[in-house]
Amino acid sequence: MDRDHVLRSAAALLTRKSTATMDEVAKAAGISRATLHRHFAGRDALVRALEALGIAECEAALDRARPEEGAAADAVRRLVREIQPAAGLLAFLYGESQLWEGDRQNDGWQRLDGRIAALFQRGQQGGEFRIDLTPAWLTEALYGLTASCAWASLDGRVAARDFPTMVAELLLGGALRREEP
Amino acid sequence: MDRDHVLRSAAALLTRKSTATMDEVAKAAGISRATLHRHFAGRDALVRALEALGIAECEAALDRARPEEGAAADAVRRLVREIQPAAGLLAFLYGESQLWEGDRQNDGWQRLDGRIAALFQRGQQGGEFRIDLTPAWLTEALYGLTASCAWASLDGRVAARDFPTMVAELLLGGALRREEP
DNA sequence: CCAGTGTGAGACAAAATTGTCTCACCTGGG
DNA sequence: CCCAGGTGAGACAATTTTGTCTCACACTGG
Repeated sequence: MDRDHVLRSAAALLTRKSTATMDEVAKAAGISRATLHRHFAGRDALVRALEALGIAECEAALDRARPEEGAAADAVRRLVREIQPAAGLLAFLYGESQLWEGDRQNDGWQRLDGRIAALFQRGQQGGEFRIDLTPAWLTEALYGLTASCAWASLDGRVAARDFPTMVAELLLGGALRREEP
Repeated sequence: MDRDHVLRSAAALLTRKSTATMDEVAKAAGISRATLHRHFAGRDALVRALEALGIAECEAALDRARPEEGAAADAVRRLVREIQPAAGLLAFLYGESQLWEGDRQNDGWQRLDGRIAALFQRGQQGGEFRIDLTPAWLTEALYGLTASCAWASLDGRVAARDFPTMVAELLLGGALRREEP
């Protein structure tokens, strides 16, 4: 059992039950609590490792989405599609306020925020996106909608296969019907 | 110190730090832990009471927003405006997965979901809202954006005074720039 | 004044979780 | 075969949080 498998199992479990104990995490990964402690010094270390994994997956998704390329709207659609596999983990981290309280928060988030905000800003400067919503808020909304859709999918309130459409189309187009051009 | 004041203090604290202990909650309300226990049998009872408060505030906001009246888009704007004072509490409850796991979840959420979804459905049937996003997803997105904006406001990433505009305009219009009519 | 009520402070035990340790096992490479 | 390393199971203490209790004190209405 390698460390990566343990992390994935923990992410899957904690997405559903964020208060799971170390014992439950170990059982979910199919290992004993002792071995779990050999991989991660404690619960805090585990959460930090999940945070690093989440950041890495987001950055990889961002790389694959090629945010500098083509129409900004299409880049957002690509980003949402690429980020879907990490949505559950992201939703867990988003709700883990522990990560945002301390003074030492991972620089990765700031780097991610910057890259995503830059994409929205590019869309605004190109006249594609409206300018009355700040890039920071659009970035926040992307996280929020992603987490919402991940949770709603878990409960079966929305279909998982519609994830990319749901998130991207709402974020880009909103609820209002658009006049035919 | 009445029960309502205790609940409001607890909501304000738990919004910022969802893992606060009963002792911290008591201190935040300016009472002792003993008195806190006299009001609420335990932490679970406190969270349930906050849940009931959140549901009540949402229903009151929905009533004030008059969702059956006028254009659906304007009704959504009114709803977002009325819901803002409860956004912090809502964000806390939204992240409290404990409430969604058990078999006995408060019927109030279902009732709320129904009323909000009905508003979106009305907008769809009136040709105002697009029909490729389900009312259930739009409802979920309303919750998600509300919680996101509440958290982002706490951290100062977005301005609290822009809350109604941020949430409502993104939800209704999306990020794309609209052609002038 | 006095009884009743509510409160704060703190002690205390119970429960849950965590962190650490030991020991037996087993498995693969030399 | 033999051994070194990793693993599972479980014991154990430490810590944290919770729930309960007692007791003294302040306040209030009669």
